[in-house]
Amino acid sequence: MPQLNGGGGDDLGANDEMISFKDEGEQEEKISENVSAERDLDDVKSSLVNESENNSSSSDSEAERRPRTRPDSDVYEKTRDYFSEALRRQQDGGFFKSPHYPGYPFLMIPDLTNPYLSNGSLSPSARTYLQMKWPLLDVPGSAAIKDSRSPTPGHLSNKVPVVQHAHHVHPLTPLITYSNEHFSPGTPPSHLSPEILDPKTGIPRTPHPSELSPYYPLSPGAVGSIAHPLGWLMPQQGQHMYSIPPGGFRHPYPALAMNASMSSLVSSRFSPHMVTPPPHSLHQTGIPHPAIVSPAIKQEPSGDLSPSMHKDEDKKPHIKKPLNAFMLYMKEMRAKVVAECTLKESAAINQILGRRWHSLSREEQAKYYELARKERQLHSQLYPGWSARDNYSQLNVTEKKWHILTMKTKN
DNA sequence: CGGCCTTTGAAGATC
DNA sequence: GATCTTCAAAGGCCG
Repeated sequence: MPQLNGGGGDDLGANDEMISFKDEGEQEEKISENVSAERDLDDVKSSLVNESENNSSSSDSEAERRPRTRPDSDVYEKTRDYFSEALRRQQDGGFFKSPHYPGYPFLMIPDLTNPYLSNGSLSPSARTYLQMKWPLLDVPGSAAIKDSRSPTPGHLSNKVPVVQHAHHVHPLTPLITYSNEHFSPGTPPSHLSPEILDPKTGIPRTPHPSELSPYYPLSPGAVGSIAHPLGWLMPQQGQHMYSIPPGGFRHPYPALAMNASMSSLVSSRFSPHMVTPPPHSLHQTGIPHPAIVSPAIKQEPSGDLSPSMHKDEDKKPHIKKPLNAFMLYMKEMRAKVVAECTLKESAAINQILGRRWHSLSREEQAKYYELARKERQLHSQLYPGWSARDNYSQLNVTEKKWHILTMKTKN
Protein backbone atom coordinates (compact mmCIF):
# COMPACT_ATOMS: atom_id res chain seq x y z
CA MET A 1 0.00 0.00 0.00
CA PRO A 2 2.47 2.49 -1.19
CA GLN A 3 0.10 5.35 -1.16
CA LEU A 4 -0.19 5.02 2.53
CA ASN A 5 3.39 4.79 3.34
CA GLY A 6 3.76 8.44 3.67
CA GLY A 7 6.14 8.69 0.85
CA GLY A 8 6.86 12.03 -0.60
CA GLY A 9 3.81 13.60 -1.99
CA ASP A 10 1.45 11.07 -0.66
CA ASP A 11 -1.98 12.29 -0.04
CA LEU A 12 -2.35 10.92 3.35
CA GLY A 13 -0.49 13.61 4.95
CA ALA A 14 2.68 15.01 3.74
CA ASN A 15 5.52 15.05 6.11
CA ASP A 16 5.38 18.75 6.15
CA GLU A 17 1.96 18.42 7.64
CA MET A 18 3.34 16.50 10.49
CA ILE A 19 4.01 19.44 12.61
CA SER A 20 6.36 18.61 15.31
CA PHE A 21 5.11 19.36 18.70
CA LYS A 22 7.75 17.38 20.36
CA ASP A 23 8.71 18.74 23.62
CA GLU A 24 12.08 19.92 24.66
CA GLY A 25 12.59 16.63 26.31
CA GLU A 26 11.32 14.83 23.31
CA GLN A 27 9.87 12.22 25.51
CA GLU A 28 8.03 9.68 23.62
CA GLU A 29 6.60 6.70 25.17
CA LYS A 30 8.01 3.62 23.67
CA ILE A 31 5.38 1.48 22.22
CA SER A 32 6.80 -1.78 21.16
CA GLU A 33 4.97 -4.30 19.12
CA ASN A 34 4.01 -6.28 22.10
CA VAL A 35 3.30 -3.38 24.29
CA SER A 36 0.76 -4.38 26.82
CA ALA A 37 -2.08 -2.50 28.29
CA GLU A 38 -0.54 -3.15 31.63
CA ARG A 39 2.48 -1.29 30.59
CA ASP A 40 0.35 1.48 29.28
CA LEU A 41 -1.56 1.51 32.43
CA ASP A 42 1.55 1.71 34.47
CA ASP A 43 2.68 4.60 32.41
CA VAL A 44 -0.60 6.31 32.82
CA LYS A 45 -0.66 5.73 36.49
CA SER A 46 2.85 6.81 37.06
CA SER A 47 2.39 9.85 34.97
CA LEU A 48 -0.72 10.70 36.82
CA VAL A 49 1.09 10.35 40.07
CA ASN A 50 3.82 12.64 39.03
CA GLU A 51 3.26 14.75 36.01
CA SER A 52 6.64 16.24 35.74
CA GLU A 53 8.49 13.21 36.74
CA ASN A 54 9.78 10.58 34.44
CA ASN A 55 9.40 12.59 31.35
CA SER A 56 12.21 10.75 29.82
CA SER A 57 11.18 7.22 30.41
CA SER A 58 11.97 6.21 26.95
CA SER A 59 12.04 7.22 23.40
CA ASP A 60 12.13 5.38 20.22
CA SER A 61 12.06 5.71 16.55
CA GLU A 62 9.09 6.48 14.44
CA ALA A 63 9.25 3.01 13.12
CA GLU A 64 8.95 1.63 16.56
CA ARG A 65 6.07 3.82 17.33
CA ARG A 66 4.34 2.73 14.21
CA PRO A 67 4.83 -0.95 14.15
CA ARG A 68 3.65 -2.83 11.14
CA THR A 69 2.29 -5.57 13.21
CA ARG A 70 0.57 -5.00 16.40
CA PRO A 71 -0.84 -7.05 19.17
CA ASP A 72 -4.18 -5.90 18.02
CA SER A 73 -3.66 -7.37 14.64
CA ASP A 74 -5.47 -10.50 15.57
CA VAL A 75 -8.62 -8.49 15.64
CA TYR A 76 -8.05 -7.46 12.11
CA GLU A 77 -7.28 -10.99 11.18
CA LYS A 78 -10.58 -12.14 12.46
CA THR A 79 -12.51 -9.33 10.98
CA ARG A 80 -10.72 -9.57 7.71
CA ASP A 81 -12.05 -13.02 7.32
CA TYR A 82 -15.43 -11.74 8.03
CA PHE A 83 -15.23 -9.00 5.50
CA SER A 84 -13.80 -11.31 2.96
CA GLU A 85 -16.79 -13.46 3.46
CA ALA A 86 -19.04 -10.48 3.29
CA LEU A 87 -17.46 -9.41 0.09
CA ARG A 88 -17.85 -12.83 -1.35
CA ARG A 89 -21.50 -12.79 -0.42
CA GLN A 90 -21.97 -9.48 -2.02
CA GLN A 91 -20.46 -10.69 -5.18
CA ASP A 92 -22.71 -13.67 -5.39
CA GLY A 93 -25.70 -11.76 -4.25
CA GLY A 94 -25.61 -13.18 -0.83
CA PHE A 95 -26.30 -9.87 0.72
CA PHE A 96 -29.77 -9.95 -0.56
CA LYS A 97 -30.33 -13.32 0.89
CA SER A 98 -28.85 -12.86 4.23
CA PRO A 99 -27.72 -9.44 5.17
CA HIS A 100 -25.22 -9.34 7.90
CA TYR A 101 -26.72 -6.23 9.25
CA PRO A 102 -30.38 -6.82 9.02
CA GLY A 103 -31.25 -3.88 11.11
CA TYR A 104 -29.43 -1.54 8.95
CA PRO A 105 -31.64 0.13 6.48
CA PHE A 106 -29.04 1.03 4.00
CA LEU A 107 -26.98 -1.13 1.80
CA MET A 108 -24.35 -0.41 -0.71
CA ILE A 109 -24.67 -2.99 -3.35
CA PRO A 110 -21.66 -3.77 -5.39
CA ASP A 111 -22.13 -2.85 -8.96
CA LEU A 112 -22.15 -6.23 -10.51
CA THR A 113 -21.90 -4.72 -13.90
CA ASN A 114 -18.50 -3.57 -13.03
CA PRO A 115 -16.14 -5.77 -14.97
CA TYR A 116 -13.50 -5.37 -12.37
CA LEU A 117 -15.50 -7.25 -9.89
CA SER A 118 -15.93 -10.31 -11.94
CA ASN A 119 -12.45 -11.51 -11.56
CA GLY A 120 -12.50 -11.17 -7.87
CA SER A 121 -9.91 -8.49 -7.82
CA LEU A 122 -11.12 -5.45 -6.10
CA SER A 123 -9.24 -2.48 -7.19
CA PRO A 124 -10.20 0.51 -5.17
CA SER A 125 -10.52 2.53 -8.25
CA ALA A 126 -12.63 -0.11 -9.82
CA ARG A 127 -15.00 -0.66 -7.01
CA THR A 128 -18.34 0.87 -7.50
CA TYR A 129 -21.52 0.34 -5.70
CA LEU A 130 -25.11 0.59 -6.46
CA GLN A 131 -26.49 2.31 -3.52
CA MET A 132 -29.82 1.36 -2.19
CA LYS A 133 -31.71 4.22 -0.80
CA TRP A 134 -34.72 4.55 1.32
CA PRO A 135 -37.78 4.33 -0.77
CA LEU A 136 -39.39 6.99 1.28
CA LEU A 137 -36.42 9.20 1.42
CA ASP A 138 -37.10 11.90 -0.95
CA VAL A 139 -34.63 14.25 0.41
CA PRO A 140 -31.84 16.42 -0.77
CA GLY A 141 -29.40 14.09 0.77
CA SER A 142 -30.65 11.22 -1.23
CA ALA A 143 -30.39 13.31 -4.29
CA ALA A 144 -26.78 13.50 -3.63
CA ILE A 145 -26.72 9.80 -3.24
CA LYS A 146 -28.22 9.35 -6.59
CA ASP A 147 -25.39 11.10 -8.12
CA SER A 148 -22.78 8.50 -7.66
CA ARG A 149 -20.59 10.46 -9.95
CA SER A 150 -20.16 13.05 -7.38
CA PRO A 151 -16.53 13.01 -6.53
CA THR A 152 -17.08 14.66 -3.27
CA PRO A 153 -19.51 12.98 -1.05
CA GLY A 154 -18.17 15.22 1.54
CA HIS A 155 -20.13 18.03 0.14
CA LEU A 156 -23.25 16.30 1.11
CA SER A 157 -21.98 15.93 4.11
CA ASN A 158 -20.79 16.03 7.10
CA LYS A 159 -24.16 16.31 8.30
CA VAL A 160 -25.07 13.01 9.54
CA PRO A 161 -27.71 11.94 11.82
CA VAL A 162 -27.51 8.93 13.93
CA VAL A 163 -30.06 7.57 16.16
CA GLN A 164 -29.09 6.04 19.26
CA HIS A 165 -30.07 2.86 20.50
CA ALA A 166 -29.24 0.68 23.20
CA HIS A 167 -26.19 0.85 25.15
CA HIS A 168 -22.91 0.53 23.49
CA VAL A 169 -24.34 0.21 20.13
CA HIS A 170 -23.80 2.65 17.45
CA PRO A 171 -26.16 2.60 14.60
CA LEU A 172 -23.82 3.36 11.86
CA THR A 173 -21.23 0.89 12.60
CA PRO A 174 -22.30 -1.86 10.36
CA LEU A 175 -20.50 -0.32 7.51
CA ILE A 176 -18.63 -2.89 5.65
CA THR A 177 -18.46 -1.80 2.11
CA TYR A 178 -16.12 0.70 0.74
CA SER A 179 -16.10 2.53 -2.44
CA ASN A 180 -13.11 4.35 -3.55
CA GLU A 181 -15.15 6.83 -5.38
CA HIS A 182 -16.47 7.89 -2.09
CA PHE A 183 -13.18 8.72 -0.71
CA SER A 184 -14.06 12.11 0.24
CA PRO A 185 -11.79 14.98 -0.26
CA GLY A 186 -13.94 16.63 2.27
CA THR A 187 -13.24 14.20 5.01
CA PRO A 188 -9.57 13.95 5.40
CA PRO A 189 -8.08 12.09 8.22
CA SER A 190 -6.07 14.14 10.49
CA HIS A 191 -3.55 12.49 12.60
CA LEU A 192 -0.12 11.13 12.79
CA SER A 193 1.38 14.18 14.22
CA PRO A 194 4.26 13.54 16.45
CA GLU A 195 3.32 13.06 19.97
CA ILE A 196 3.82 15.60 22.60
CA LEU A 197 3.63 15.16 26.26
CA ASP A 198 0.47 15.98 27.95
CA PRO A 199 1.51 18.62 30.40
CA LYS A 200 -1.04 17.35 32.79
CA THR A 201 -0.49 13.66 32.68
CA GLY A 202 2.90 13.42 31.16
CA ILE A 203 1.50 11.08 28.62
CA PRO A 204 2.54 11.59 25.07
CA ARG A 205 -0.21 13.08 23.09
CA THR A 206 -0.82 14.78 19.87
CA PRO A 207 -2.28 18.17 19.45
CA HIS A 208 -5.33 18.34 17.35
CA PRO A 209 -3.68 17.61 14.13
CA SER A 210 -4.07 19.48 11.00
CA GLU A 211 -5.93 17.53 8.50
CA LEU A 212 -4.18 15.30 6.14
CA SER A 213 -4.90 15.17 2.57
CA PRO A 214 -8.54 14.91 1.87
CA TYR A 215 -7.79 11.79 0.03
CA TYR A 216 -6.76 8.77 1.87
CA PRO A 217 -6.66 5.85 -0.41
CA LEU A 218 -7.26 2.47 0.90
CA SER A 219 -6.09 -0.64 -0.74
CA PRO A 220 -8.44 -3.53 -1.17
CA GLY A 221 -6.44 -5.42 1.32
CA ALA A 222 -6.74 -2.69 3.81
CA VAL A 223 -10.40 -2.46 3.20
CA GLY A 224 -10.81 -6.11 3.62
CA SER A 225 -8.97 -6.02 6.84
CA ILE A 226 -10.99 -3.29 8.34
CA ALA A 227 -12.29 -4.58 11.52
CA HIS A 228 -15.80 -3.78 12.32
CA PRO A 229 -15.34 -1.51 15.26
CA LEU A 230 -18.59 -2.22 16.88
CA GLY A 231 -19.61 -5.42 15.44
CA TRP A 232 -23.19 -4.83 16.16
CA LEU A 233 -25.21 -7.60 14.71
CA MET A 234 -22.08 -9.33 13.75
CA PRO A 235 -23.16 -12.92 13.45
CA GLN A 236 -19.92 -14.44 14.43
CA GLN A 237 -19.87 -12.54 17.58
CA GLY A 238 -23.11 -14.08 18.54
CA GLN A 239 -24.29 -10.91 20.09
CA HIS A 240 -27.18 -9.47 18.29
CA MET A 241 -27.95 -6.15 19.69
CA TYR A 242 -31.37 -6.46 18.31
CA SER A 243 -33.49 -9.44 18.13
CA ILE A 244 -34.02 -10.74 14.72
CA PRO A 245 -37.48 -11.91 13.90
CA PRO A 246 -37.93 -15.54 13.16
CA GLY A 247 -37.48 -16.16 9.54
CA GLY A 248 -35.27 -13.17 9.24
CA PHE A 249 -36.01 -10.73 6.52
CA ARG A 250 -38.58 -11.81 4.13
CA HIS A 251 -38.23 -8.88 1.95
CA PRO A 252 -35.78 -9.69 -0.77
CA TYR A 253 -34.37 -6.22 -0.47
CA PRO A 254 -34.42 -5.37 3.16
CA ALA A 255 -32.69 -2.15 2.49
CA LEU A 256 -35.63 -0.98 0.53
CA ALA A 257 -38.16 -1.98 3.03
CA MET A 258 -38.42 0.81 5.48
CA ASN A 259 -41.43 0.97 7.61
CA ALA A 260 -43.20 4.07 8.67
CA SER A 261 -41.50 4.33 11.98
CA MET A 262 -38.11 4.03 10.48
CA SER A 263 -38.81 6.50 7.79
CA SER A 264 -40.07 8.90 10.33
CA LEU A 265 -36.96 8.42 12.31
CA VAL A 266 -35.01 9.27 9.32
CA SER A 267 -37.01 12.25 8.57
CA SER A 268 -39.01 13.35 11.49
CA ARG A 269 -37.81 16.59 12.85
CA PHE A 270 -34.94 17.12 10.58
CA SER A 271 -36.33 16.86 7.19
CA PRO A 272 -39.23 18.73 5.77
CA HIS A 273 -39.81 15.76 3.60
CA MET A 274 -40.34 13.48 6.38
CA VAL A 275 -43.33 11.58 7.00
CA THR A 276 -44.95 10.82 10.26
CA PRO A 277 -43.30 10.95 13.56
CA PRO A 278 -42.17 7.65 14.87
CA PRO A 279 -44.06 5.98 17.59
CA HIS A 280 -40.98 4.11 18.38
CA SER A 281 -37.69 3.36 16.88
CA LEU A 282 -38.40 0.08 15.34
CA HIS A 283 -37.30 -1.07 12.04
CA GLN A 284 -39.53 -3.14 9.90
CA THR A 285 -37.81 -6.08 11.30
CA GLY A 286 -38.67 -5.01 14.76
CA ILE A 287 -35.15 -3.89 15.26
CA PRO A 288 -34.84 -0.44 16.67
CA HIS A 289 -32.43 1.77 14.93
CA PRO A 290 -29.44 2.13 17.15
CA ALA A 291 -28.63 5.68 16.34
CA ILE A 292 -31.81 7.01 17.70
CA VAL A 293 -32.06 7.79 21.33
CA SER A 294 -35.46 7.65 22.74
CA PRO A 295 -36.74 11.01 23.83
CA ALA A 296 -37.29 9.41 27.14
CA ILE A 297 -33.63 8.84 27.35
CA LYS A 298 -32.55 12.15 26.17
CA GLN A 299 -34.51 15.19 25.34
CA GLU A 300 -33.06 18.16 23.74
CA PRO A 301 -33.94 21.38 25.38
CA SER A 302 -35.61 23.64 22.95
CA GLY A 303 -34.94 27.27 23.15
CA ASP A 304 -37.69 29.38 21.74
CA LEU A 305 -40.16 27.00 20.40
CA SER A 306 -43.85 27.28 20.60
CA PRO A 307 -45.72 24.95 22.93
CA SER A 308 -46.78 22.90 19.99
CA MET A 309 -43.23 22.75 18.90
CA HIS A 310 -42.28 21.67 22.33
CA LYS A 311 -44.68 18.87 22.07
CA ASP A 312 -43.10 17.70 18.90
CA GLU A 313 -39.74 18.27 20.33
CA ASP A 314 -40.42 15.89 23.12
CA LYS A 315 -41.02 13.19 20.64
CA LYS A 316 -37.92 13.83 18.72
CA PRO A 317 -35.43 11.09 18.93
CA HIS A 318 -32.00 12.14 19.76
CA ILE A 319 -29.89 11.53 16.76
CA LYS A 320 -26.34 11.17 17.75
CA LYS A 321 -23.30 12.24 15.94
CA PRO A 322 -21.61 9.68 13.85
CA LEU A 323 -18.52 8.32 15.43
CA ASN A 324 -15.23 9.60 14.25
CA ALA A 325 -12.29 7.41 13.49
CA PHE A 326 -10.91 7.46 16.95
CA MET A 327 -14.25 6.70 18.50
CA LEU A 328 -14.61 3.73 16.26
CA TYR A 329 -11.17 2.62 17.22
CA MET A 330 -11.98 3.02 20.87
CA LYS A 331 -15.11 1.02 20.56
CA GLU A 332 -13.26 -1.77 18.99
CA MET A 333 -10.27 -1.79 21.23
CA ARG A 334 -11.66 -0.82 24.56
CA ALA A 335 -12.72 -4.27 25.54
CA LYS A 336 -9.35 -5.62 24.65
CA VAL A 337 -7.52 -3.05 26.67
CA VAL A 338 -9.82 -3.60 29.57
CA ALA A 339 -9.25 -7.31 29.29
CA GLU A 340 -5.52 -6.86 29.26
CA CYS A 341 -5.56 -4.92 32.40
CA THR A 342 -7.85 -4.80 35.33
CA LEU A 343 -8.51 -1.19 34.89
CA LYS A 344 -11.97 -0.19 33.93
CA GLU A 345 -11.89 3.48 34.41
CA SER A 346 -12.63 4.95 31.07
CA ALA A 347 -10.52 7.99 31.54
CA ALA A 348 -7.40 5.91 31.97
CA ILE A 349 -8.44 3.47 29.30
CA ASN A 350 -8.94 6.32 26.93
CA GLN A 351 -5.48 7.58 27.62
CA ILE A 352 -4.10 4.23 26.69
CA LEU A 353 -6.23 4.09 23.63
CA GLY A 354 -5.16 7.54 22.66
CA ARG A 355 -1.55 6.50 22.80
CA ARG A 356 -2.21 3.35 20.91
CA TRP A 357 -4.04 5.32 18.34
CA HIS A 358 -0.99 7.39 17.73
CA SER A 359 1.12 4.32 17.53
CA LEU A 360 -0.96 2.96 14.70
CA SER A 361 0.44 3.08 11.27
CA ARG A 362 -1.16 5.27 8.69
CA GLU A 363 -2.65 2.29 7.06
CA GLU A 364 -4.21 1.15 10.25
CA GLN A 365 -5.57 4.54 11.01
CA ALA A 366 -6.76 4.92 7.46
CA LYS A 367 -9.04 1.99 8.03
CA TYR A 368 -10.82 3.83 10.74
CA TYR A 369 -10.87 7.09 8.92
CA GLU A 370 -12.47 5.40 6.02
CA LEU A 371 -14.92 3.65 8.24
CA ALA A 372 -15.75 6.90 9.94
CA ARG A 373 -16.18 8.58 6.62
CA LYS A 374 -18.59 5.90 5.60
CA GLU A 375 -20.46 6.35 8.79
CA ARG A 376 -20.80 10.03 8.22
CA GLN A 377 -21.93 9.41 4.72
CA LEU A 378 -24.49 6.91 5.79
CA HIS A 379 -25.54 9.13 8.61
CA SER A 380 -26.15 11.99 6.24
CA GLN A 381 -28.14 9.74 4.03
CA LEU A 382 -30.25 8.46 6.83
CA TYR A 383 -30.79 11.83 8.39
CA PRO A 384 -30.39 14.39 5.68
CA GLY A 385 -31.53 17.33 7.67
CA TRP A 386 -29.62 16.60 10.77
CA SER A 387 -26.95 18.91 11.96
CA ALA A 388 -24.46 18.50 14.73
CA ARG A 389 -25.88 21.68 16.05
CA ASP A 390 -29.09 19.85 16.80
CA ASN A 391 -27.32 18.12 19.60
CA TYR A 392 -25.82 21.23 21.03
CA SER A 393 -27.10 22.24 24.32
CA GLN A 394 -29.54 24.94 23.53
CA LEU A 395 -28.91 26.54 26.83
CA ASN A 396 -25.24 26.72 26.27
CA VAL A 397 -25.71 28.10 22.84
CA THR A 398 -28.01 30.84 23.99
CA GLU A 399 -25.81 31.60 26.94
CA LYS A 400 -22.91 31.84 24.65
CA LYS A 401 -24.71 34.18 22.32
CA TRP A 402 -25.84 36.26 25.22
CA HIS A 403 -22.33 36.46 26.50
CA ILE A 404 -21.09 37.56 23.13
CA LEU A 405 -23.78 40.14 22.86
CA THR A 406 -23.01 41.52 26.26
CA MET A 407 -19.36 41.67 25.42
CA LYS A 408 -20.12 43.57 22.27
CA THR A 409 -22.37 45.91 24.16
CA LYS A 410 -19.62 46.67 26.59
CA ASN A 411 -17.30 47.48 23.78
C1' DC B 1 -27.90 10.55 40.66
C1' DG B 2 -25.74 13.67 37.68
C1' DG B 3 -21.52 15.43 36.21
C1' DC B 4 -16.59 14.81 35.63
C1' DC B 5 -12.68 12.64 33.68
C1' DT B 6 -10.02 11.38 29.34
C1' DT B 7 -9.08 10.61 24.52
C1' DT B 8 -9.46 12.24 19.08
C1' DG B 9 -12.04 13.94 15.41
C1' DA B 10 -15.93 16.28 13.09
C1' DA B 11 -18.73 20.06 12.71
C1' DG B 12 -20.67 24.31 13.96
C1' DA B 13 -19.94 28.91 15.71
C1' DT B 14 -17.30 32.78 16.12
C1' DC B 15 -13.64 36.06 15.19
C1' DG C 1 -9.08 30.99 7.31
C1' DA C 2 -7.98 30.33 12.14
C1' DT C 3 -9.65 29.38 16.50
C1' DC C 4 -12.82 27.84 19.89
C1' DT C 5 -16.65 24.92 21.55
C1' DT C 6 -19.52 20.98 21.65
C1' DC C 7 -20.41 16.26 21.21
C1' DA C 8 -19.70 11.56 20.14
C1' DA C 9 -18.24 6.45 23.71
C1' DA C 10 -17.09 4.52 28.01
C1' DG C 11 -17.46 3.51 32.99
C1' DG C 12 -15.42 4.46 37.40
C1' DC C 13 -15.35 8.14 40.59
C1' DC C 14 -17.04 11.89 43.41
C1' DG C 15 -19.94 15.42 45.53
